[in-house]
Amino acid sequence: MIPLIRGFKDILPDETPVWKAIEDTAIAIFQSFGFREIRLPIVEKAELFQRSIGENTDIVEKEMYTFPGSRGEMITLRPEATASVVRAYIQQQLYARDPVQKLYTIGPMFRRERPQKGRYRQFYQISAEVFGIDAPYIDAQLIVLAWTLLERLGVTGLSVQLNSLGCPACRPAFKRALADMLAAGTGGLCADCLRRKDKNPLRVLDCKVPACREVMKDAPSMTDYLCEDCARHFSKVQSSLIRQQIPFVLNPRLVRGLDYYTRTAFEIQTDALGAQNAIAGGGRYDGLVKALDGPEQPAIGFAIGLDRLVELVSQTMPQKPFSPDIFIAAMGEEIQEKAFDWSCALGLAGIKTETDFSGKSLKALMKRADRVGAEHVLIAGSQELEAGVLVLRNMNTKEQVPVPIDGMVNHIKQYLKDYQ
RNA sequence: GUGGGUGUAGCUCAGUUGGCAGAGCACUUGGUUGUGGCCCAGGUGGUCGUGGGUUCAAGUCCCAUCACUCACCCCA
Repeated sequence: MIPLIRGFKDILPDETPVWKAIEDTAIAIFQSFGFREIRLPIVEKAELFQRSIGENTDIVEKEMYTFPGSRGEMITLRPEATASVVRAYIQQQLYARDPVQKLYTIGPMFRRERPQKGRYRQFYQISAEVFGIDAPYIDAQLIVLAWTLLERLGVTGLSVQLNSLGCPACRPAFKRALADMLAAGTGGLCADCLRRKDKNPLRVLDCKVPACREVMKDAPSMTDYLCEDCARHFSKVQSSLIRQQIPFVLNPRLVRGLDYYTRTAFEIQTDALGAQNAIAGGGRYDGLVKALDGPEQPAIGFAIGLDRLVELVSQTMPQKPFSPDIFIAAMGEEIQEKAFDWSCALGLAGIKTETDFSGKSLKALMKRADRVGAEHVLIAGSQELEAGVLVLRNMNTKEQVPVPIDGMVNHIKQYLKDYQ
């Protein structure tokens, strides 16, 4: 046997209905909020991610699947969707039609991390991006949208973490203050943080090691350093969320792992999934379109971790087993050909039909019909064939009615209609 | 990349101080000549993750290795 690759997984027929239900719910909500779908390639030039996500991020440094293409250019399996959506916005000149674009996309992402609960090397995201709107209301609306989706799916135990990361005007001052503080005293920091403090000092803020939290207890908070515009923006996001009754907590330690974020950053966390508790996350990235050689347009987006969401929803959503309306039990070799014709006719008529072509004993066929959860069994043996009338058995009531072979599909259609 | 846990039938798992590889479920046949679930009786199914080692004898002890899994890290 050739097994699948580490960190990858099969999504089996018993699980796909939950995926489908989540996707359908998400799509309905996106449409209500004016979003349209965009479908993008799974591979892009490595450079796209290096420039957007940032060279010094874990994703780009060690988690991307990158390989040379036929012309020697480096190609990467996308680790996230935003870069591709921004690329398409620029390359297809969507902004020329209308700078305001509200887009969503669903698909697999790839990161070469060590697999664990809620973390796979191929994982799925639903992501939404809005271009051309800098008003704080759209920030709040995205959070409302994500929250509504989770609520409609019946997910509980969630919290919205909210922070503002400032902008190029005010973030440098904060970074300086943080660097000064770290330079003054680094005693007690873990090895990781000692390494991080120079390269990416913001990351020290969200370290989980208790000693580091203690050291960082009195660290400066970005929200204290926001410039006037950023502060006003952030406050408007909060008041909007309050009006919409979205519960959130301000988390000055919420830092995004991708370099492009500005201003609003948020994450929706669950308490039911172990260590991988982020179910959705995103934020504003006003500088990215310009940085990727596009026009100066603000943007904001978020992504939902579908695998994690599926796990949450599976815990509560009742699983309806797949069961046929009609099970054709055809006894003996010579009737199989008839059974085939009938199964085609019923299937074409839109009746969920299962047929057993094994020619086994009626007992064995009935047993199988029961196992697959058939509502009705169409019994066909030499007697029925001779009489030109089949027997339709209701598996719940055990009632059996005759069904003439002539005009059988209509008879069954009518019967099923009356039955419901 | 680092650490912990687990690998025995399709599934869930027993397996004693080293001594014939098991149970339940599932599958299959029959009890019931052409009627499912429940019950009863039988049957199929194993490279005990893999490779070495110790031993008269290894699922069991030792070494290595692989896989899965949880956690660190990171993130959705």
